[in-house]
Amino acid sequence: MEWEDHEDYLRIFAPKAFSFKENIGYLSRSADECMFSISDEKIYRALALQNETVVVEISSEGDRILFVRFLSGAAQDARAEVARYIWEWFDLDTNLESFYQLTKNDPLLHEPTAKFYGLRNVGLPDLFEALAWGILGQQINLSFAYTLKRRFVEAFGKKVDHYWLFPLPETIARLQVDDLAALKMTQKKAEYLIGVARLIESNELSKEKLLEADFKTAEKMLVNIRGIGPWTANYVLMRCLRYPSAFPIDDVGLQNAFKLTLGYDEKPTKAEIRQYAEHWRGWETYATFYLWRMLY
DNA sequence: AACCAGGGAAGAT
DNA sequence: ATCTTCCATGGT
Repeated sequence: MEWEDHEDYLRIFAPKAFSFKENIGYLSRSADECMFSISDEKIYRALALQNETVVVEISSEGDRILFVRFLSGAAQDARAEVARYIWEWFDLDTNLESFYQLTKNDPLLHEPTAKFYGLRNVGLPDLFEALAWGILGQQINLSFAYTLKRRFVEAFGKKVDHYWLFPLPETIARLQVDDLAALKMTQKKAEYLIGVARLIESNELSKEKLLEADFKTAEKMLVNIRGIGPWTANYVLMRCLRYPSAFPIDDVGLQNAFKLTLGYDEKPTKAEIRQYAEHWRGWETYATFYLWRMLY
C-alpha cells in the first residue's frame, strides 16, 4: 500500500491501470445508492472504524492519486485504517496489466476493457453488507433492490452527519421476521437476512474464515448457508472476498451483457458462456465486472 | 389487470 | 443429480 499521511489529508497512490474517473463513473451508476454520495467528482461517505466513525471526502489529483479529506473524525490511528479501507475498496492490490494483456484480443472483452480502462472491482469490504446486498437483490430488478436496501439501511443503520452506516449484524440478529417483512421484502428474504446476521454475530461465519479457505471451499461454506445459493455465493466471493475466479454464471445480467456485447438476438446458453470464459480462466471476477459495466 | 422477473428452497422425479 | 413449483413484491 502506497500512501502519505499529511494529518489533515491523505494521499493514496494507485498502481498502474487505475483511473479515478472510470471508478467514479461506476459508482455514479445509481441515483438510488444510499451508502455514499457523489458530487463534482468527489465521493462522500461515513466509515465505521475500530474506535471511531469518520466521514471522508475522496477526490483525485490527476487520475492516479486519491486525495482523502476528513470531514469529521480522524484520530492518528484512524488515518491508516481509512487508507487501508480505501485501498481495499478500490481493489488496489490487483495488478490488472495481465488481465488487459489477456483480453486485448478477446472477442467479447476487448470492447469493455478498452472502454473502461482503469476500472476496478470497487467492492463491498464488509461481509454482512455484501451478503445482505446479495440476498436483497435476489429475484428482483435492480431499482427495487436499491429501494429495499434504502429502507433496510434507514430503518436499522446509523446516520452519521448526512451519511449512513450499514446495519450491523448484531442489530439484525435480534429482529423478528415481521420487522423486516414490514419493509416489503419477502418473508424468506427476512429469514435469510436474520439467519446470516446470527451466523456472523456468533462468529460461525466471518471474512477471516472464508479467506483462509481456498476458492471452492469458501464457495461451499457459503452455499451451505440457508438463503445463499451459487449466485449469491459467487457474488460475495467476487465483491467482498475478491477471489479472482468467482463467477456467477447463472446471472441474468451476465447473459444480457453477452447478448449486448456480441450483438446477439438471444441470450447465450450456459455452454456458450463457459466456452468464452475458458479464455479468461483466473480472471472471471474481472471479466464479469467489466461485462456488467456494459449494461449501464 | 394479468403477467413477468429471477435466485433459492423444498419437494418430486 | 435434475426438474418443478412456490415465493410475493414492483414493473410492465
